[in-house]
Amino acid sequence: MSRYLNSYYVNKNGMDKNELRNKLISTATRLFAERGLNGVSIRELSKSAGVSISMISYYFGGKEGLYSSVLQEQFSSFEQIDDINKTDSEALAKIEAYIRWIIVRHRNNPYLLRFYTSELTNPTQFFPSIVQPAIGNVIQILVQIIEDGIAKNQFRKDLNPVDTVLAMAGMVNYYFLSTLATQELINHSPERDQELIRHYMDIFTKGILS
Amino acid sequence: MSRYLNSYYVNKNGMDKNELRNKLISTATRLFAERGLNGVSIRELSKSAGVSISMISYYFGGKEGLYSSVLQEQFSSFEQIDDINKTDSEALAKIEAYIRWIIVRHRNNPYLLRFYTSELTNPTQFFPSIVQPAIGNVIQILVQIIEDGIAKNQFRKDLNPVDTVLAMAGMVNYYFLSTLATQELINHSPERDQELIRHYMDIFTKGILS
DNA sequence: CACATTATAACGAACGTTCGATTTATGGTG
DNA sequence: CACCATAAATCGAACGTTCGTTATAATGTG
Repeated sequence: MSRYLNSYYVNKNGMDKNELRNKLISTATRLFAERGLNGVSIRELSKSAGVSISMISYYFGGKEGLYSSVLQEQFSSFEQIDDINKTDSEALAKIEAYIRWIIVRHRNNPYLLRFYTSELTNPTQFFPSIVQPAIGNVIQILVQIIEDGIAKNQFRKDLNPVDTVLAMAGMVNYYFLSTLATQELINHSPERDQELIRHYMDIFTKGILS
Repeated sequence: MSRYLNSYYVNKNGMDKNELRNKLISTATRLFAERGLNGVSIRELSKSAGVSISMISYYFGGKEGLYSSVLQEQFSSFEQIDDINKTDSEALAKIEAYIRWIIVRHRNNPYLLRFYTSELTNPTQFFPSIVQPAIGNVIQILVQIIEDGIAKNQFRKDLNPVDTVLAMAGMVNYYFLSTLATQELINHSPERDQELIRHYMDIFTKGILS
C-alpha cells in the first residue's frame, strides 16, 4: 500500500500506478510461462491481477505489448553472464560458475525452460531483438571460455568449442526439462543444486580435460 | 489418389475416406507443431488440408480429438526404443544406438523438440495416458542400460544412473533446441549426424567409463 | 437409395480492443 | 484556505471479430 514518489494517484484498490503496472507484469509472467501467449486471455489475466482489463492496453499497448515487456524483463538477466567471463579464474572454474548460474536461473525463471517452445520461439520471430541477442551472447561467451581453455592446453585440442558448449549446457538444461515433462516436482534445495553441479561437472570435465 | 480396400467411395477431390483422414492428421501435425494447439484454428487447418471444416468434427469429434490423435501417433514411436535394449550389445553400444535413434527421431519429429512446452506439457496433463508413459518408458530403459554397464564394471561405480541418462540425452537434445532458438537451419545431412554422434559419444564415454 | 463430402450458415462463447464516464491528485487563482 | 480547471489513472460496458461446433441442403459416387 505504499506510495511511490513519482505517483500522486492512489486508487481505491490501494495500488498506485507502479504497483498496478508491476502486478500486471508479475501476473503475466506467471500465466504466460504456464500456458503460453495464446493460452491466457487478458480477461483472466487482468482479473487475476485484480485490475481492470483496459489497463493492459493503457500501459502496454495491448496483450502483445505486455508479453513483450515480460520477455524483455526475463531475458535481460542473460547479461549477468558477462561477469563470469571477466574474472581471472581458470577456464574450468568459469565453466563451473556458468553451470551454477544456469541452474539458479532455471530455478527462478520458467521462461528459460520454455523459450524453445512453439509459443516462445514465435516471440523469437516476433521479438528477435529481445531473445536472439541474449542467447547468442551466452553461447558466444562460453565458446570463448572453451577456446581459452584449449589455447592454454587445459582442454583437449580436438574439441569443437560450439558443440562442446551446447553439450555442457544441455546436460544441465535437460535435467529441468525432463523434470517438467515427467511432472515431477523440482526440488529447490541448495543441497540438491550442489549435488547436481558436482555431478555434471564430474562427467563433463573428464570428457574435455586434456 | 490411390484407393484403400475398405473404402468404396471416392470423392470429387480424388481423396477417399482414409486419404482425407490422413491429410487432416498430417496437416494438423505440422501446424500444431509449429504454433501449438491454440495457435491454429480449425478453419485454417481444414482449408490448409483442402477439406471441409465439418470433417474435423465428423472424424475426430472436434479439435481436441484431432490433437489427441496427432499426439498418439507421434509418441507411439517411443516404443521402438525397446528394440535397442533387447540386443546383445555392450552397454556402450546400446547407448550409441540410443543417441543415433534420438537424433533421427528429432530430425523427423518436431514434437520431440517441443513436448516440453507450455502448449505441449498441457497435453501431458490433459492426455497423460499418451505422453507420460512414452517418456517414462524411455528413461526407464536407459537407466537400466546404465545400471547394467555399472554392474558389469564397464562404467564408473559412482554414477547416478538417472542423472547420467538425463545428461546424455541432454547433450543431444540441446543441440537441436538451441539450433531452433537461434534460428539457424537444421542441417539434415547424414554426415553431420554421424559427426554429431561421434562427438557426443566421445565426450560422454570419457566421463562414464570406469 | 445409402453414403461421403461439400459449402454455407448460424450459434453462443470468448477474444482483444476501444471508448466514454468516473475518480483522484495537482496547480493555479482568488 | 477554498475553489476550480485540468490531466492522469482507472473502470466497466460495448464493439466487432474470431473461435469451435452444429445443422442443413446440395452434390457426387457406388
